[in-house]
Amino acid sequence: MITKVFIVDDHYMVIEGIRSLLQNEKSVEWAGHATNAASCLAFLQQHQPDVILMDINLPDKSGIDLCKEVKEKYPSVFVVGLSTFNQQSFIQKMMDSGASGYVLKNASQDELMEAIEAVAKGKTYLSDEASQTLRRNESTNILLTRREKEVLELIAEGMTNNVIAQKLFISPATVDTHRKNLLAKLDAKNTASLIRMASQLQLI
Amino acid sequence: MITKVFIVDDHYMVIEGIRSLLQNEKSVEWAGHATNAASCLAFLQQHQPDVILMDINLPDKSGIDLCKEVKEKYPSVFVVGLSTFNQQSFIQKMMDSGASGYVLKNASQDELMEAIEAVAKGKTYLSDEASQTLRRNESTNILLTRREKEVLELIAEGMTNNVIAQKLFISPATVDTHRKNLLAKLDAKNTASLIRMASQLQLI
DNA sequence: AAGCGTATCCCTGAAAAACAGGATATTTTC
DNA sequence: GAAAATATCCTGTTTTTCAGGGATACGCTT
Repeated sequence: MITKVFIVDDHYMVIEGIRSLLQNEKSVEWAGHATNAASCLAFLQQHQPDVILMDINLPDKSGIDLCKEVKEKYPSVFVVGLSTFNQQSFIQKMMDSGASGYVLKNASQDELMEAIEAVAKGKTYLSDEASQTLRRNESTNILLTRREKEVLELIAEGMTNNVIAQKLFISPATVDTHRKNLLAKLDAKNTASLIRMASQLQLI
Repeated sequence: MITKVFIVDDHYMVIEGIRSLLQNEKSVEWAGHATNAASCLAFLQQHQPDVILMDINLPDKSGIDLCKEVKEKYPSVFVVGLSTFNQQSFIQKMMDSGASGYVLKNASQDELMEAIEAVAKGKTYLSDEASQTLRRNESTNILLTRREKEVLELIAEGMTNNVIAQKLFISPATVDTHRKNLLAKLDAKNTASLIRMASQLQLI
């Protein structure tokens, strides 16, 4: 069985790289490529590949949104997320949007083929790094409660406890407690280091 | 004249892509590739290419540091920065570290060749996007003075004005003034939004 | 249903930072 | 050498943060 593979990525070098990696594979047929979401959707109206390798960052639309749209319109097409970053939030969102797999751009030929073959059969495939980050974040993500996240966002936007309190219909003292807990959970000494940590952990 | 090109990038797909883009070019010879800074330096001890295409993000060392080191030891080797991001601070730092050019990974074959040919002759080459960002940031980069950046860093690390004052051997009042100016320059209301803005602007 | 843990809520008082509104050296830049 | 930018230092008032308490509500397990 030959798997038709289509690729969406705004980097020519990556498209060329993947084409070159796949050209010797007999089980794979190169269906084409697109450098943005619009031309990907246009292509899909005419042809339907088996697997789409999809970058997270596209010029006109995020890969996450594109993935959702593709899976809605063409549920039989399997999507593999593709990105440079090993960032949990992206991986999570991509999988939530219906992707069947996720590989990083430093993947080897073998890994790429493994991913394509797996998802073509309807399985899911996560690269080792990706599944690690996903697991790592399952544990670190329990960190903040819903309320704490809300408060954190508003603090980051420069609001004072009083303003936040008004916004959330709670007492300023309560906001302060959440703040205190945030400081403890993120191991921060004060607001400055709190926001910095939150920023580094991609919480805001 | 044939230009020997070496590439350092931790993404196989990109290496393959560039190899594929360059393989038909008669004026270019493929000198080899490395996926990290260490093996790049090891290679340079044996052979010296004319041009190195260098990713900004490497696993063991930043491309910026590697670029500095390469230019110190082998001043005749020209470096072209390579990255996905169109981010001013990186471009700026790369050029400051002795790079002769900068192209984005969505560059076309023509653009890549143009860059290689230009830097091989000792000229500098910046992709349109890169030079735009550089110009854009020349205006926004005047923002912070050296001292202000120092103070900003220390604030982000969670230090209080008094501690910062001790560290920099200045009065707490002076730290406060810098802080005030930072708030004004970054258009922030308070410490929280200051750190968040700084984080978004990649200043910390 | 009782018990446990966690989330959410509230208070007070001391410490720290923000803010307003100054002034004076010391570099850069033209 | 003059102007502009940078870095330095005050004072005092207002606002926010932070440490150390405690209380209720909710969900989950036994």
